[in-house]
Formats: sequence, C-alpha cells, structure tokens
Amino acid sequence: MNDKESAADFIRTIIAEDLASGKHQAIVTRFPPEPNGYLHVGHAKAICLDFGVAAEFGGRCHLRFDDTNPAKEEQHYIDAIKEDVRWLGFDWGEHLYHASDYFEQLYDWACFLISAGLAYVEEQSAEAVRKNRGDLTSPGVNSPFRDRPIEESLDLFARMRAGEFEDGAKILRAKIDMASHNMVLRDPAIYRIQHRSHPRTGDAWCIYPMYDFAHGQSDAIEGITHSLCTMEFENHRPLYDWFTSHLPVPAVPRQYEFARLNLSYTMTSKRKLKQLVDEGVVSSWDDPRMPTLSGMRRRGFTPTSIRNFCATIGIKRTEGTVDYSLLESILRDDLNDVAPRRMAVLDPLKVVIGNWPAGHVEMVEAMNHPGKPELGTREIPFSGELWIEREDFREQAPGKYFRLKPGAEVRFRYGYYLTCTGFETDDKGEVTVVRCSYDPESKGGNTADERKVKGTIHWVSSAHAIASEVRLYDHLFREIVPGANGDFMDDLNPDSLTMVMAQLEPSMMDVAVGEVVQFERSGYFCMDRDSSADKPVFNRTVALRDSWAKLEKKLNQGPSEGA
RNA sequence: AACCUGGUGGUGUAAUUGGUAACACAUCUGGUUUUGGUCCAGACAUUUCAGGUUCAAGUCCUGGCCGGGUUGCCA
Repeated sequence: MNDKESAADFIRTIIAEDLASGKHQAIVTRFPPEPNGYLHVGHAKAICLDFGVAAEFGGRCHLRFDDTNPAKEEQHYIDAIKEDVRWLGFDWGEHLYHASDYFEQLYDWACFLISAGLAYVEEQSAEAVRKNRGDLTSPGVNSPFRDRPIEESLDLFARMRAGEFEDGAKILRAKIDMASHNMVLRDPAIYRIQHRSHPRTGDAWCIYPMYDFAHGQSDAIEGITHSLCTMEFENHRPLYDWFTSHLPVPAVPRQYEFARLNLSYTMTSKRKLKQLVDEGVVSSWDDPRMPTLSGMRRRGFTPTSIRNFCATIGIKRTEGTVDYSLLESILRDDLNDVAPRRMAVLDPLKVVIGNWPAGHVEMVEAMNHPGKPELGTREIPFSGELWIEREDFREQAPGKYFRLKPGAEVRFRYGYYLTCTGFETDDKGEVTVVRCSYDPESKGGNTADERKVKGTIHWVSSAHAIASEVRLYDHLFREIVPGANGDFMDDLNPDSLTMVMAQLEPSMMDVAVGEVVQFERSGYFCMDRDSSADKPVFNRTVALRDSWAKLEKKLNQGPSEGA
C-alpha cells in the first residue's frame, strides 16, 4: 500500500506562500524531542509533519535533541528515539543536532542580554519568585534584584557557571514585563543551576538554559525557517520572538503551532506513559499495548500504516479526539495488502473424522494471499484428527450460523467438506470432541455437483500443529478519554492482555520475529521477540472485522433469545 | 471572572477563498465471496446560536453560547 497524500493544511499553505513570495529559498524544519522518554503516536504526527513538509517542498528536516534538562534525560532515550524515527521511515542525513551543542553560544547570548540590561541574576527563592509573579488576573511585582547593576549580574552569572552556588540559589531572568497578560513574559527564568552531569556534556556545566532560551536560538543557529510545535507553546511564541529579536542571531525563524493528537482509549503523554512503565502496569516502553512507536512496532503496526494515519488525521489548530477505530481501519488496510495468510486455531476443539483412513495424511494446497496469486501457495497436512476453533461448533445454533452443528456440512478451507455426525462432552457438559464424516470427492473445497456449502472454517491437523503462545490485546483503558473523571489509573482495562495457547499450521515455523501474518478468519498477528525455537509467541496486532459477531449480538437482543 | 485561541455529521478532515456541503472512519441496508475478511452498491449534517451585509454566507460583520491553553528554577 502506498502512502496517502497529505492535504494542504494551513502550515503547508504558509510554506507554499513563503516560497512563492521569495521569503525563503528553501525550507528547513526540525523535529526536537526531549530525550526523557520514548516516542508515541503523538510524536509520529509531528514527525510526519516536520519531515513530510520538508520532503514535499524540497527542503530538509533536522533531528535535534532538546537536551537542556539533565535531570530527566538519558542516553538510551536518545538511541531509542533515533531508532523510532528511522523505523517510521525518515532520514535526517547529516543533520543530527543537540541543544547542548549550543551551550557555549547560549551562554554568550545570556551575557549579551545582561550587558544590554535585558537580564538579571535573581536571588529570591523559588517560592518568592512564584509569589511575586502574580496570577491570571493580577500583575506581578518586580523583583528587588531586577535593577541591580549590570556588572553585578555579569559577575554573579559567571560565578553561577563556575559552580560557586548551590542548586536553586540563583537564576538568570530575562527582564521583560511583570504585568504582562502573558505569564510567560513575566521575567521568565532563562538559566538555572543544576549540579548534575549531562548525557553529552558531562560535568562541563552546572548551569543549564531553559527550554525558552534554547529553542528559538537553536532554530536560528540551524537556519530553521518554520519551527513547528504543538499548541501548548502558543503562549511562548512572544518570548521566542523576544529572544530572536533582542539577540544577534544569524536568522529569524518563525514558530507555528498545531493541535496535538488525542487518540481514544489511550493517551499521548510521555509523563503518563512513563508512569505506566514505572508502576509495572505494562511490561516496558515497548509493551504491545503501549501507544509508543516501539510498542506499536512490536504489536505489528507497519510504518506505512502510521504514516497514512497521520496523513488522514491532518493538521489543524483545533483539539479533538480521533477514534481508535480509524487507526485500526488504516492498519488493516495496509496489513490486508501485505500480510501472508496462514491458518491458526486460538481456542482448539478436536474434530475426529470417522471415515478417514486410519493414519492417513494428505497434503492440501493453500494460497498465501487470495488477492495476490503471485505470492504462491503452500502445502498443509490434512488428517483424520484436526483442531478447529471452539466457537466454530455449536450444539444448537440459529439458522444464520453457518458453521459446524449436528447434521451440518461445512467446508474446511482448502481441505474437504465435513458433516457433523455427533459430539462428546465431559461431566460438565463441555464439548470435548466433534465427530464428522468427510466427502472424499470434495478435496480442495469443491465438489463436481457444485452444491452450496455456506460455511468455511479454518483448521490445523493436530498431529502436525505447532503449539504457540498468543497474546490477545484490548484497549489499555476502558474510557474513551482516560482520566476524564479523575485518575487515569482508575480507568485501566483489566482485560487488556489475554494469553492463549494456540495451534498453528506447520509453515508458521518459518515466520520471523517482527513479521506479521494473517491468521485466516481471525486477525493479524506479529511474531514477538519472546519467541524461542520450540515455542513461538505471537501478538495479535488487530482482529479482522467481525460482522458475524455483530449479527449474533443483534440476534441475542431480539425478542426470541438466540441459541 | 484576565489574556490567548478555537467551534463543519457520532469521529477525523475538505469545500476552487462569497456560488448546489465533499472524503474517510464508525453505524445501518443490500450484493459478491473457498476468510461472516476483502471488494461493490446504498443510507446517514441545512456547517454552535441569534442577528446583519449580499442576488448568493460554512466562508464577511456584530453579539451570545461552548471548548482548549496559560500563574515550573519541565519541555
């Protein structure tokens, strides 16, 4: 399946205009994650925008790590982020940068600001600073240090860098407007002291620039033309512009904001996802239930499906919540196209064919993809003892139930027509064996008389089957918007993971870790890295659409209770 | 209640910038089918409300209503 084209959203419109008017000769964007966690679908939206727009307009996109807070950042996050961006299908080429690459320049610019009377060293406590900032409806109060001599601030700032003061003892603040309606402009902190080693600069620094002081300037240094970010930074744009207009930066980039992605039944918040990992709710950042790119990869999502999803949801400034079913639909679309078909029984029930020659095994031919004959066929062993899906047999069933029931004839896909002649149960009434007879003239699934057999079910020869652990997933949360009514942890779905022991057709031995196949009539499954030579493990990526389930639900709701 | 932003079907997007509201998902009906899958056909909104400008308004103006963001030495 090819990538869906992205519509001309407001950002692409602006870029096209900037190029047409000659404002820019070429465009440069950047994707700037903080390496404090793993990337999730929300980031995919940003990545597809940043890299996508650059590619469409013949520009380039940088990967820049926003590593200004060593308290939260780690090298392994950096490595994982790079892997995820590459997996999604994007390439930053030579343009890998870090905000920390610019620490020396940023320091110089901070001194420049102090010298220009536009920044000062603050010595009030964090609490006092907060108190004096005022609130949403009342202006703040100027700091007693606001008008201290420039030389004094310069000296103090140098000593901050030299490590003379403890964490929190002082900060550097920009001198803007304590009465601004925009809180971000009330003399924002631009440097803080943190005696902590940084994943890249080690112990070279004990003062670190704040996001606001690093981002726009980093953009300027790299020649970013369009700095795209999410709406929560909208209030920061005036500050972004304040720095680039008061500092001798080499270029003046522009920031544009778009709405972040919200997906139903999950969440796109690094902080909350980290909590799920830290509290052991999920096994890891790449748990297949996680909306992280690594989790989705392990689950069996294709990069194409995620890119198509991002193209479909579009870019706007309005918040909304996308139906998870849209993602699933786009995923199925791609998987239907690329996934080879196989047979597997998730909830095995034994079928014994009474008139089958004892000990006889026959090979039947099955297509690897009904829609793509060019993908060839494979041979599957058929015998007198088979596994079928427990739900494919009913002792009593409504007329619309086309599967196995006493007296009914159904087609065993690619095999034979079987007619149910009886069944056995245990003391609890649970069906243990279904007895059938087969029509020797129906090999392959057709007969000369062309009689209609409505039902077709999948099967696996019990003597040849491979036992496998299969992990079935459901939404991680029960609520469309987890946490909407309180703590999101209260909305966890206790049934988000179910494990079953399935029986697979022998050819499944050749599936590779990470490969996705369709278990016919069931869903798409991806071989997990937990697989071993003697026990494969599969994750259900997504189930097939199930119109029978809907029909049956309706039948059961009807006036006369269904079977 | 301050400032900033936004409001098109159940959901996500579109509408040549003032000219018969389009597409996808979801839902419901049918048809095809050796996957109750795929595929095909059909149904499903007078654009938050009230006024105004205009031959003509989802697009422009005024007011109301509703939503999101903002008071880190996080990003």
